Amino acid sequence: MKEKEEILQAIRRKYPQLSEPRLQEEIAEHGKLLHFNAGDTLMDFGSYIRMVPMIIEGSIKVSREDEDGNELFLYYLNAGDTCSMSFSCCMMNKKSDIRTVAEDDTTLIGIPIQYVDEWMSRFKSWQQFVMQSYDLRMRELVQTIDEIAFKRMDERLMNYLEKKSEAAQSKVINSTHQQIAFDLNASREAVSRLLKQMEKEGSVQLGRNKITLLD
DNA sequence: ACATTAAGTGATT
DNA sequence: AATCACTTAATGT
Repeated sequence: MKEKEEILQAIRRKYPQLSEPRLQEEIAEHGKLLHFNAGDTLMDFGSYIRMVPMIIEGSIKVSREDEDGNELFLYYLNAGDTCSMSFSCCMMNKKSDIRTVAEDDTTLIGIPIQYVDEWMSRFKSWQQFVMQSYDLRMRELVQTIDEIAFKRMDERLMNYLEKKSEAAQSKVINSTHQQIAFDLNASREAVSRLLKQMEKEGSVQLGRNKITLLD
């Protein structure tokens, strides 16, 4: 089958840690290759998760929403990442607390939850993989949290831009000040002013709908 | 040329 | 740092 071959190749390329041949086969066997276009919502608040995604290409924006409907950007998932949130959600069969939207055109392997659990006990490298992504995401989250709590907006902005650029694999970010403000839960004016300042300092170059990271 | 949307600015709280 | 009230600039029709 073509899809199986594709998955097998993708696993070997992007997830070399999962080295056990039997595991690779099973992933190819039970995983579904899914494609999303930029802007597609993969998962919204309140929806049940039936699959754990393993990103092959593209990137996904993960965000949270508060009671008043303000959105807050949490982190990006890039190729080689999984959604740690989905592990716990799946296992507990809970509703999603987060929203995930494809940032670029994205392809991923969807693993049905039953196997995620089963493989944990059967494959060492899978278990390690799950634990590792938990650890990684935890660190990132903690970092994001104390950014919000302790750091000033300009640092948050810079960080956001760097991550976004990393996710897009480009120094050029196509985004309006409004959208950025929305992600950071700030006002558009604040973002505009900070960007202006950063431009004066020479760290970015601004254009309409476009920000270029210079450093 | 005109309308629309993005970005910049100063004042106010 | 948020909000308001504009202004200015870029783009689409």
